[in-house]
Amino acid sequence: MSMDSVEVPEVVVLRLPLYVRALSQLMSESTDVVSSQQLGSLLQMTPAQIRKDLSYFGRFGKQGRGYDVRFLLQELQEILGLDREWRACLVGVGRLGRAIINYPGFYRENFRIVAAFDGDIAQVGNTIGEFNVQPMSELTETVIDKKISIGIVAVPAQQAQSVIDVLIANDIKGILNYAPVAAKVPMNIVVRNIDPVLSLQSMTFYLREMG
Amino acid sequence: MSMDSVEVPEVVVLRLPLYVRALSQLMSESTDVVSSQQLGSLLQMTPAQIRKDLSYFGRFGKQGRGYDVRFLLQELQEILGLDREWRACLVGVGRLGRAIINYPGFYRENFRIVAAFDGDIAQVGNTIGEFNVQPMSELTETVIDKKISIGIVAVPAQQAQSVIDVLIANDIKGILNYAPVAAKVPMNIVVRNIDPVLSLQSMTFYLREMG
DNA sequence: ATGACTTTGTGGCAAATGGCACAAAGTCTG
DNA sequence: CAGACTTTGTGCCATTTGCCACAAAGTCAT
Repeated sequence: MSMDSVEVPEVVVLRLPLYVRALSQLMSESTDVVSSQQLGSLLQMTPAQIRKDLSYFGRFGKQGRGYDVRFLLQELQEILGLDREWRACLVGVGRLGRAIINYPGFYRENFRIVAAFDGDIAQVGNTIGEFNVQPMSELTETVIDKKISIGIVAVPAQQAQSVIDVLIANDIKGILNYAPVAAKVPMNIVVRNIDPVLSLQSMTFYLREMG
Repeated sequence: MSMDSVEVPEVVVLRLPLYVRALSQLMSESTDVVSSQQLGSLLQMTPAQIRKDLSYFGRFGKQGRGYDVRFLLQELQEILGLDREWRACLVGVGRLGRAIINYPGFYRENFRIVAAFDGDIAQVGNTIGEFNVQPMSELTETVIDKKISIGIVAVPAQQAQSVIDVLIANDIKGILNYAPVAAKVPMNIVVRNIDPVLSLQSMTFYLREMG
């Protein structure tokens, strides 16, 4: 009965949001049909790859015409679970944490940060944006009350793993990790790392020669 | 004469900074030898992959013993070009840009932001951190004077491509792109994208079912 | 010194990934 | 409505990536 007789490769899932973004842009430009060719040149990838990726989930296009932008966008949003609101909590309200709270990009895409925690008692009670900083001891209750499913980790490297362990113990299923550590998590937990320094450090390998 | 008779795969280069980070940590803990086994469990990857990756660049280990932490760290830093300082300019001093300037992680790893630009005249002249915000018209001169080789893009999506074009026209070779767009660049330019929203949007695919 | 361990570096296979190229299906022009 | 185009979905192959498994080389305890 399962629709996915073949497991969808993770790389494909990682690319789907790119398609969503491009399609959103096309929508806002009132384009109503797009070919894999056009999409490919927009996203700098081959048309074949786009078609292959989409074919894991269904047949969304029309030969000789392309894809209906509104329809494909809706389908992909549904596939990715973007047709609903997702609630996250932030742990760590240092410089980085504050920047994350104030970043409007999450809200715009239906990701809501609904609580902020910090292990440092000195931070607890401070007001940041619209919320009070809560102590870690209130995490369990808040995660349940506010139906939080994602944890955003913005603490120093040294504390990251223990924070992650606490989040997982409280049934958090997805972690957006800004700390420069390789998180150790059980297989059913989804981790995404954000680390600009790593990005730069691999970039310089190619810049070395070029001056 | 070229040492790299076989081209090093990009995936391998992307992993090297992980090794650098783990080794730095081991150094700070006064560990002087580490096996691929230990490194693997630290980084959540197989020992074989680590050994294979390193073997692209030389034979750094000793059978029956492992790798000398200090030596391997130095070698990898040299390979990645991390044994020197890299200078970058920031374009876009909105909320995100300010957060980037104030982020201490770059400085700590020898990446120096030495200039800040903004296309919005209203921003020009403002003081952020230690520098004045400069108009885009001063970019050419500043990039040369301050020997800048990396551009950090933190402008809204709509302006990103034109900013990137300007950077490239001024001989910038690496771009750290925080804007939510797929940059179009010539092959010899290295781009790294930072986009937490994309990360979350691929995460939710896996969270959908789990509540 | 011997023998039991440990660990590297790598040949080679297995799995994953990318994309060519083509039939099938639709569009468009005159 | 015919014929020239356009575009999808996918079978298939080439390439890339990951890792097993093993010989070679070193360590360590006694």
